[in-house]
Amino acid sequence: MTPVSLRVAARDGEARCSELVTPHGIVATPGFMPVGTRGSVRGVDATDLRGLGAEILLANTYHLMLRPGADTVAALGELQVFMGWHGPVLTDSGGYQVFSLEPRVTEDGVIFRSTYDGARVELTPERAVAVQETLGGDIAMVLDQLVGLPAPKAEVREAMERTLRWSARALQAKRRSDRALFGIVQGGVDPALRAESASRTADLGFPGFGIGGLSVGESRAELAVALEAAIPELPSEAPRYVMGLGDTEQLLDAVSRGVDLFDCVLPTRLARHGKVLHPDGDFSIKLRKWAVDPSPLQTGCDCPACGSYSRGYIRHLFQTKERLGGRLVSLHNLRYTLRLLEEARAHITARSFVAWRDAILDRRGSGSDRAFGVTSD
RNA sequence: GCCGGGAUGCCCGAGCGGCCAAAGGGAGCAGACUGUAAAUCUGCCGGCAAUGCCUUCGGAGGUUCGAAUCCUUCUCCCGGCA
Repeated sequence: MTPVSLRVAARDGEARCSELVTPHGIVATPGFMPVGTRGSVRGVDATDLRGLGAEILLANTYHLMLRPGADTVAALGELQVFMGWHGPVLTDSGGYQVFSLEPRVTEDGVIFRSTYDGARVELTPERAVAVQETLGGDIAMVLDQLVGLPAPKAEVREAMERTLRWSARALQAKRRSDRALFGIVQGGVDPALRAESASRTADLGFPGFGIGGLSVGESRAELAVALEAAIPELPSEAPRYVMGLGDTEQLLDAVSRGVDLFDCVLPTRLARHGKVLHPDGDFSIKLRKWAVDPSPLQTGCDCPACGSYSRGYIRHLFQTKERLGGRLVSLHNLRYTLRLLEEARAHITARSFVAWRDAILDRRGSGSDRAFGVTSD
C-alpha cells in the first residue's frame, strides 16, 4: 500500500476533483501548497494557514539541510511538528536551487556554495532522498535538473536525461515505506521531449509526478504545449503536480488539463512587494490613489485582511515599511489563491467548470489571450 | 540689539567660480517577480518644437567671459550672548 494515493471523486472534461491521501491527512485537489521554504511561509503562521484553508505545505530540502539541518528537524519531531502545522507537507528536493543558485552540476550530483556561509555543499540524488526522509515530509521529490528557457534543445535534452538517471537513483535510495517519492518530468517546451520525459518517468514507477521546469521564461502558449504533451503520458490514477505555477491564468489552464497540485511563491512574494491579487486584475496597494480608500483589498473577500482593514490603512503600512503590510496582503493573496481552487473543485463537481473558468478569465481581461486549444484544435 | 550658522528641485540633503538641470535619499510613477539568495530589483522623475534651447538653487542688485557657488543689501529661520 502506497503511503500517498489519489481518489478521484469527480471529473469535468479533463479537469478532475480528488482526494489526495497522505500520512498526515487528506488534501482536496486541485489544491495549492503555500511555500514555506525554510519551514515558514513568510509572515504567515500555521494557525493562519489553517484558517486560510491550506491543507498541505511545501518546504525545501536545500535550505533546511543547511539551516537548521535535517537531523535537527527530525529531533524536533519532523517537519509537520517542527513547523507546528501537523498536516501534510511536501518537500522539494533542492532541484529548484540547481536552477536558481547555479551550482556546479556533474553526473554524480551538484556542488553548491552555501548561501548561508559559503561552505561547500554537495547534493546527490541519493542524499536528497535521505535528507528528505529525515525531514519527514509526506511527499519527497527527486533531485532534478531544470534549465531556464529559452534554451537549446540539446541542453534541454541533457537536463531531461540527467533527471531520468537521477530519478532511477533516487528510487534505489528510497528507504522509508511510510513516505512517498514523486518523480519529476522535464523536457522544456518541446512537446516530443516532454512526452518522452513523462513516459519514461512514468515507467520508473513513481506514485506521483511533478511536472517541472516550467514558469522559467516560457510563454503561456508554450506552457500549455508542455502540459498537453506530458499529461497523457502519466498514469491517470497518479497525482499530477505542476511545480512552481501560481498565477490565476496558469492555475486555471492547468486545472483544465487535469493537474491536481500546485505550489508557488507568487502569492506571498507579490504580497510583500505590495501587489494584491484580485478577480478584476491584480493591483499595487502602494499607489497614492488608495491613501484614503476605506474599502477592503477585495470587496466580499473572506480573508482576515479584508475582514478588518482598509486599503488606506494597508497602503500606509507599506508607506511606512511596517511588516504588517506584507503579512496582511500575504493573507489575502493566499486566501485568494486557495479560494480559487476551492471554487474550481466545486465547479468540477457540479460540472460547470469551463463556464466558471471562462467567466473569471474574461473578468480579468485575460480571456482573449487564453492558451487553450492552441495546439490541440 | 549684537555675534555666529543657514535658506538648493514635491520633501530631506550634497555642491561652494566653468565638467551643474545640479550627487544621494525619500515621496511619486512605471515595470519585473512563478518547485523563495527577493520585505527585492530595474527604469523614469524641471519644461520643451529636445545631439539643442528655456526656467530653476530665498528676494533684489553687483563682480566676472562665466555665479547655486564671490560681494552688497533685504526677508525669514536656527544657535549663543544680552
